[in-house]
Amino acid sequence: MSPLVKIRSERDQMSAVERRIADFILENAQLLRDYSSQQLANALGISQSSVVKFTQKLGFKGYPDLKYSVGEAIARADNGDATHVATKAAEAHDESGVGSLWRRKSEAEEETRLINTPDTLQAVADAMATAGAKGKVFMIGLGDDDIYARSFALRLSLLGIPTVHNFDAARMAASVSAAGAGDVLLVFSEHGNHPALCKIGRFFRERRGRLITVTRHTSNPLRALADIALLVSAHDDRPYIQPVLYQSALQHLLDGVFVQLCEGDEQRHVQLLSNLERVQQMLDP
Amino acid sequence: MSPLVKIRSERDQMSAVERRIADFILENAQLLRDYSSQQLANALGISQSSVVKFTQKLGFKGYPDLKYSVGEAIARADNGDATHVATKAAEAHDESGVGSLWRRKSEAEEETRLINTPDTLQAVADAMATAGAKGKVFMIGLGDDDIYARSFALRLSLLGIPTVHNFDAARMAASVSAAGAGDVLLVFSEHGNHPALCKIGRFFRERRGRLITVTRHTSNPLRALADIALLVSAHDDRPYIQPVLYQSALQHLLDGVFVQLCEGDEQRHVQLLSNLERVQQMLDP
DNA sequence: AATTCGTCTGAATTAGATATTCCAAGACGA
DNA sequence: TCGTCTTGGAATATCTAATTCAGACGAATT
Repeated sequence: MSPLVKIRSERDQMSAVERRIADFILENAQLLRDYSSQQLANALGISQSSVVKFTQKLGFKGYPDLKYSVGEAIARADNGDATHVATKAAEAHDESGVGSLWRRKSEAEEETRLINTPDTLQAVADAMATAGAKGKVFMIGLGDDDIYARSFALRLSLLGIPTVHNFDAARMAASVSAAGAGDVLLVFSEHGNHPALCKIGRFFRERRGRLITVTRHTSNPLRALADIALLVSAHDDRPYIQPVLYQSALQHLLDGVFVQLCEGDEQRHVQLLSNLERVQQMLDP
Repeated sequence: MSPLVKIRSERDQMSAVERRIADFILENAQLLRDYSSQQLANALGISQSSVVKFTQKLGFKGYPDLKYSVGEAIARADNGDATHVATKAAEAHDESGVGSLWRRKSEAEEETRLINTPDTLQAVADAMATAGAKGKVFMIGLGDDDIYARSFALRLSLLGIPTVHNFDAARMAASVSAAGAGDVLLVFSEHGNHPALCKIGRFFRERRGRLITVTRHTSNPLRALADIALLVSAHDDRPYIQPVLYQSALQHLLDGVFVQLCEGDEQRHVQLLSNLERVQQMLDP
């Protein structure tokens, strides 16, 4: 039972001094944290030993025991709205727009998480894994997208999946020209309407490769071509925030695929770990 | 901030004895309630004074203060679990560790947000802005870090800040060789111990440039050189998660600086907006 | 009315916990 | 190699909590 409830319930059968202690605690529970038994006694003009006896009578081991119990009770009580620590902290900081950024990022990431079902992530991860075993993964993105394509490509490489990343359409075209069944092409394009990329995508599909697109959550020509389409959702009026959100959400999505890839299948998991170990060995000495 | 998060985030730059204390507390937080500083010391085979010093180093008034804070945190957490069954269930439903990833990411990002004060972000943003007016921003990162250096460099360029980004130390050395007062060098190095980067940093400072480092939250030679040090905190046992968290936290940090840069100063804000508009005009038609 | 008993309280004491000081050993740079 | 700095522990000082003991008060009994 909460210590405060206990105190209240016993209050009526207490002596005068005890009742004063009880009342003080009930009214100033949050102050208790900084009071020693002596200070509390002083504040009430009574002796320290009375305070200790009070706590023992109530069934606590001693004064600190009561103190900690009350502290916990308060913590539990005012927890009501502290749902997500991150959100809370972000809101508290909320000065100069930076605080709001964290919230907007969370929102964008969450939206993105919701519009891509776990099944989709799993399907993408499986496609990568298959390509890792029987073929190659090609990856391309232009502009800002190239960075995330590259980052993701590096991660796949670390897992032992043969990955080809190109910065521009011309090189990609060359790389893809000989692709075939068992290969995967991952195209990053925020708006999904870059003609060169669409063309490469179409060609790749004709060669029986699996096409995965990563675009904004709109209907766009690139997405229409895809075997599997990953979608990113992010909105903000401010022109300089917009890309930050898009990139966060995109990164978030890729993180999800990556972990799914690492952990989705037991056998794969083991194999990937040994891969990483070999990489470490090469780098360490 | 939750005392446990705080302990976690500082753990990496603790001495051996301190780390043992940290680990014990993290693993047995609920036991703390019944431990005196002396008992805790005995349990770990260390001296009582070390325990007290540990708590003070972390910013608590003393051992009881820490103990009390941990108690509150646990109480809050317990309650959280009980009340937010829905959230819990949702996370359980997208199984196989992907659910936990989002939480781990949030934690890493939060930690990182906490160890870099708003003042630091502001200082970095100001340094960039000044460099944009009177000099140049140089940026370098090796390995995985290069991606984030590049991404950030692109953003700065969009804002009209002259930015030089290099993928390798040799080119950077060449770029930096003529740097001077008014210039800023931003060095990304997860472990902060790359000799070539330290050397470039030292040289750059001799040329009176401002050196900003971005490293893991440990004490490392690179960070020691810096005018301003940005810190990233991220931990996970799983070798494939670790980099994901590091990169998320890093990205998060850079986002913060970027927004601070965009919104921190009214005049700058207006100017940056018009810049963006011009960029749009060039790309649109 | 005086005595006795029980209860309550505080002063004094003791026990216990926490904080500080000081010193030795090791790490790090010059 | 020699300071210098850092770290951890022993000893100590300070503070806190718990117990003991004695006096005060009141109710019940003779």
